[in-house]
Amino acid sequence: MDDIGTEKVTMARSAEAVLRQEERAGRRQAQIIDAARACVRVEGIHATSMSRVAAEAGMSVGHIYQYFENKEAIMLALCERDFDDFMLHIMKISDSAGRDVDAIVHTFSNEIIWLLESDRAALTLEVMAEASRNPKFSDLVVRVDHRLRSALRAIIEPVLEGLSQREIDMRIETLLVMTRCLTVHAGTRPIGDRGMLAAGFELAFRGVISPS
Amino acid sequence: MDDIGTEKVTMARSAEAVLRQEERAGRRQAQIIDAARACVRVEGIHATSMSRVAAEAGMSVGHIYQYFENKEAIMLALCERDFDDFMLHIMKISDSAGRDVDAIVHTFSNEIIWLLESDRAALTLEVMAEASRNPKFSDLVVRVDHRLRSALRAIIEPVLEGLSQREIDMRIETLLVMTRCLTVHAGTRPIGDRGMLAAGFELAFRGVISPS
Amino acid sequence: MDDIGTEKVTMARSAEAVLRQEERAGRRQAQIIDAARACVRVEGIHATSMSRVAAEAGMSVGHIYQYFENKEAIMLALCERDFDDFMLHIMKISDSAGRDVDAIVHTFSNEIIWLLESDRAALTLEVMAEASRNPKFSDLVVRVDHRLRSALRAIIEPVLEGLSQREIDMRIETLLVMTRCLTVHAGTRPIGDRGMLAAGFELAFRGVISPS
Amino acid sequence: MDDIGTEKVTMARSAEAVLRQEERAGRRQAQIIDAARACVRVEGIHATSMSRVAAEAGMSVGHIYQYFENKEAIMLALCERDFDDFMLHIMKISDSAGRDVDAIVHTFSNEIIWLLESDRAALTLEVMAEASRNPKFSDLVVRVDHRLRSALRAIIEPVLEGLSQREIDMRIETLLVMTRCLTVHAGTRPIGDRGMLAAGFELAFRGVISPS
DNA sequence: AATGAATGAGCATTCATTCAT
DNA sequence: AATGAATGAATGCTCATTCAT
Repeated sequence: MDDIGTEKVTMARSAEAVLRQEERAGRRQAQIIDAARACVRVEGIHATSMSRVAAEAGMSVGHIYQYFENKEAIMLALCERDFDDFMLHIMKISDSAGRDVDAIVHTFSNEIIWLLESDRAALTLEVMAEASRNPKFSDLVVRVDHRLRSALRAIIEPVLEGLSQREIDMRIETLLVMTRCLTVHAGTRPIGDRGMLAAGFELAFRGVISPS
Repeated sequence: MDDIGTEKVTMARSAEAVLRQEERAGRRQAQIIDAARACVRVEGIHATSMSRVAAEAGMSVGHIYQYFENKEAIMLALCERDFDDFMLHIMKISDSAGRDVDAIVHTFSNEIIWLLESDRAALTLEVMAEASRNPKFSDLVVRVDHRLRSALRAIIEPVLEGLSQREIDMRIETLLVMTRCLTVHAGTRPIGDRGMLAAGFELAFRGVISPS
Repeated sequence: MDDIGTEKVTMARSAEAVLRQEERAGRRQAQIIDAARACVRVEGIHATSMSRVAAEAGMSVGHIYQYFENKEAIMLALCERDFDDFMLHIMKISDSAGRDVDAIVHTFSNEIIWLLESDRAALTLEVMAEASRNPKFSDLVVRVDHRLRSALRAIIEPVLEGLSQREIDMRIETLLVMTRCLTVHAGTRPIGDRGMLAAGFELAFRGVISPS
Repeated sequence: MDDIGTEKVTMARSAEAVLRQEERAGRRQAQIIDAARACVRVEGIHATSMSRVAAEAGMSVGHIYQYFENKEAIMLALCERDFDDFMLHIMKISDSAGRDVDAIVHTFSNEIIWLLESDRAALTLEVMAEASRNPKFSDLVVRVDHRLRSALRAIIEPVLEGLSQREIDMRIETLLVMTRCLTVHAGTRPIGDRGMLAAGFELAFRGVISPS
């Protein structure tokens, strides 16, 4: 009994400790990812050095290796977080899009445009380039594509009821490419006139989504 | 007279020699650019090392530096050549597009799709990523954007006669982004079904180009 | 109280740590400079390669770059240290020279001669050659010239009381050149007979220092 | 007979040809040495590249190698020519120095000073540094030392008649060092006031040459 | 005689990663 | 938990020298 009691206490304490430790580790990881993002934004993935990340994060190089196995692991985690962020936005659009074509097209084209803070865009571009070579990154992209497809399907299926599965897939694929493309475009140059682009893409989206 | 004659012969010979030498230099440069492209395709701009380019080109490292000042200079030349290629294709589309909306949309969406051999696409992606940081590359992109805009204007202006300049610009900008982005998209992953994408983009293009 | 106490201890410990670390860094730098000197002695500044310095110092190449920004920085530090050494000797002479012409001349010519271990001399020569092209090195030389002039002035001014400032300056300049020159001479060849040179320079120095 | 005659003619012609060719070779060599000197003056021996020398000489790299085995050979030839030049000046001084101490001292100190165009001086410095490492260069220096000693002996022996051989040697050695070193000094920095240095060295020379 | 294309070893420097403390 | 000293392979680039033309 005594033993068991003691053990319980110990276990409880250590469970708490584990929790606290995990939380701290989580904070450290976030700190590292933030630093890495800042670096990548300015210099790109390849030119970002571990020592620069360490300096930016206010930690030592060695310490970083206690939370990430690799530079690559940091970059993958960075992508993952950014993609989650991205999907969050998309889901919000999906929720508020409405059910008639006009509303969907309008919401979609406007929201998508405002997604393009050039910060995220520059990163996405970098990641896509990496993904075209590195299977770990391309897996990530495939995964996010999958999620994005589901979201797009949820948005447009209601207004395309009569169409065949294949026709719907075609439209989803097109929207997927267009969405991704906007992000990449924003990464390359400062977009002069967001409104103009929004208007233009509204035309394109309407062309794709219209049931006719 | 004799002297002049001799001189003529000498000059002719040296002019010929200069020509031959320039041709050889041109061939060497092409050889280097080809090797560089092969490397960049596989490993990206940053991971491509001069020694690897040299090996691929079957030349020595030092020799390469007789034709290009820099690794950067090689990469810029590589881009330039690819962009020229790209514009050649676009001009061909422009020539054969026709003058009614349906013909234009059809030609455009089909030709654009077949433009996306993943070779070029992977490179474009790489270049865009570089352009987001390196002004020399971004200049190149700006220049090609400019040319592309002109070509697009030539294609769509005939069918959009009643619209304001601003509305035409908006459409051009949208087509520009879509064109560029298709290329980038192709770079990221093997495109499963080109026909599907072509059909989807036909819808989108029609939305953008339709005069209504 | 407890906290303050703990903090005190912590601070003390870290202060100690900083000190120890600085001391270690200092030792590493000295080690690198020593290795560099050995190399420069044998092969000259230009022919000395970082990998050779690293090998001589028993460290890795990369490690050296944690203590010096540059090969140039190492060489400058090497000079600085040698110049300091040189000035130390000069100051000792200045202290013990005495106040009558004979004593000064004797001390000076004898001490100067023994200054010429061909080690330092070879280095000085190398540095002078570098200084004739590289402003960073020439700054160093200018600085040491300045200090040397002051020391020489302190030595000879007492016995040249009646002379104009310009005449004193002239003598200082002459002694400066002769001092530097001896060093350079020693660098070029093994000096056969130090005593002979000492005697010869005693005559020259007497000519320069005599008040008449 | 015929044969002999023919041979004579042939020989005569070929002797002439050989002469012409040698003369041309000599001009080429001078051209190369001039180019090399211009380069060394600006960048030093090590930083001078064969291609820069070739460009300066207006010839091709390969062509240079028909006249000199080596970069080193060029540099040695360059030294040799400069030393000959230097000795020419010294001999002139020796001729015009006169036979009493005052005249000798005056001529010597003044002429020596004007020897110091910083052009030659910078080169000498470079050579001395090289000589401290490379036996081929140090041989050159030893040889010129020897010649300089003879010249100095010729100048000062007349006024030092009563002294022992050893005392004369001592004075010669001292003058030798002083002469060489002035050159080196001039190489390091622009000499502000030549007159001042001349006056100072007159004192020193008088100290060394005075028979007492 | 003259060219300059071609070589490849060598250089200074950087950087992801490890490990003793 | 945290540090940063230490490694050494890899990089872009240069240059003396050779050789086919």
